[in-house]
Amino acid sequence: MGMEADKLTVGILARQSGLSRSALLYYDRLGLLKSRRRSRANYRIYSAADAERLNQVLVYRRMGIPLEEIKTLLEDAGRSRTAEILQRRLQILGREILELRRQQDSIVKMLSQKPLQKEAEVINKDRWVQIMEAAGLSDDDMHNWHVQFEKMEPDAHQEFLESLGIEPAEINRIRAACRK
Amino acid sequence: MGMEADKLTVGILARQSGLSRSALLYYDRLGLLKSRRRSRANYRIYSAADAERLNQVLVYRRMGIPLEEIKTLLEDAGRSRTAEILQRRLQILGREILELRRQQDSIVKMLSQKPLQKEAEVINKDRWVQIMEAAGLSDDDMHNWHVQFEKMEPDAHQEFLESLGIEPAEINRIRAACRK
DNA sequence: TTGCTCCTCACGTCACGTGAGGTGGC
DNA sequence: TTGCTCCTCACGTCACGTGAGGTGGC
Repeated sequence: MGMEADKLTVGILARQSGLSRSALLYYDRLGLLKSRRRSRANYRIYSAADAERLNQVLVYRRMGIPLEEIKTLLEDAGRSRTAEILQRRLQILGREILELRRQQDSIVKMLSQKPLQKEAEVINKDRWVQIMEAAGLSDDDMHNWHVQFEKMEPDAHQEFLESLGIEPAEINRIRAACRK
Repeated sequence: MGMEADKLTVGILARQSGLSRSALLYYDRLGLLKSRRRSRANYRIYSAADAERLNQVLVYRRMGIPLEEIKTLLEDAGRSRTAEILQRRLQILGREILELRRQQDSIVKMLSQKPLQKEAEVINKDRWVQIMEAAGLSDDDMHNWHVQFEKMEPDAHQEFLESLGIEPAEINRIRAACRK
């Protein structure tokens, strides 16, 4: 009886894997990770093999692959469909990142164009850089964004830079750097 | 009676806006875009003002802002909370893009390491470039990826390049370019 | 007896898509 | 009468989170 104390129950496995209990219960219902044994009290008891399978699940989960496809992957002993599924996910990721970039761009454009506060809480250069950095845009991203802005709407770009209170001389430098 | 023929019904507005009927019905239920009038047959009749409001909705939707927040935004006549909401979305986008990049990376690493096909269907350089391009990775992205790979696991990078059937001399050139 | 973990439903999430079953309009 | 558009439920999606109500284990 004391022998069951070190068995893998949901809670233990959850802590070990970093997943939630409810996630593991869900995987059980899906058939992605079944616990074959139960204790006398009807507790789920996972085996070492189950824990190993869970590690595989986690690998694919970190790639953002849907649970149903992970099932396929784990059954695909011959690896005949593995590369295909990974490549498909890679394509979807490409499209999703593109879409999110477009969304970033729309927001940055709106933030840069309107004096959004009635109170005219002036956004200066430092504040602007701070916002962009908080959004995870690297220096490279910011440069690219200036280049795009300059190419698409040079006048708005000029106005935007003025609105940040940047000196005319520096504005000219920035815009020139965008065009070369 | 013929006068009602040119009124904006759901179907018409759907076609004009590029949304689906069911999306518009959903917005109605949410209170995001209500049609105030109904025809004798209980059809929804949208006004020009409604159509204008829908345009605003679409602007924010393209930023990926949740519908409930779009409601707030459209009620925020004083623009007091607008900048705040946009900046928050920008931060979330930054995190989401980072996460998707991590997912890309995991997949690329797995595709590059294992000979995934038992059949040894050799993946050569052209095929590899093709996969990466299909995934939306630009030349810059691919260069960055090589640099990271070289820095983190130089031996695996060497093996990977060999597995693509690239000449030793070119491999050396590629790896050198990554380190400088 | 007290806590802690476990169990099984069942409903909620977000932005719709998809029928089912039925009624006006031209 | 035939099609087309419209109407209102109501259920499904994806990966869980969150109770509710109840039972073992130490």
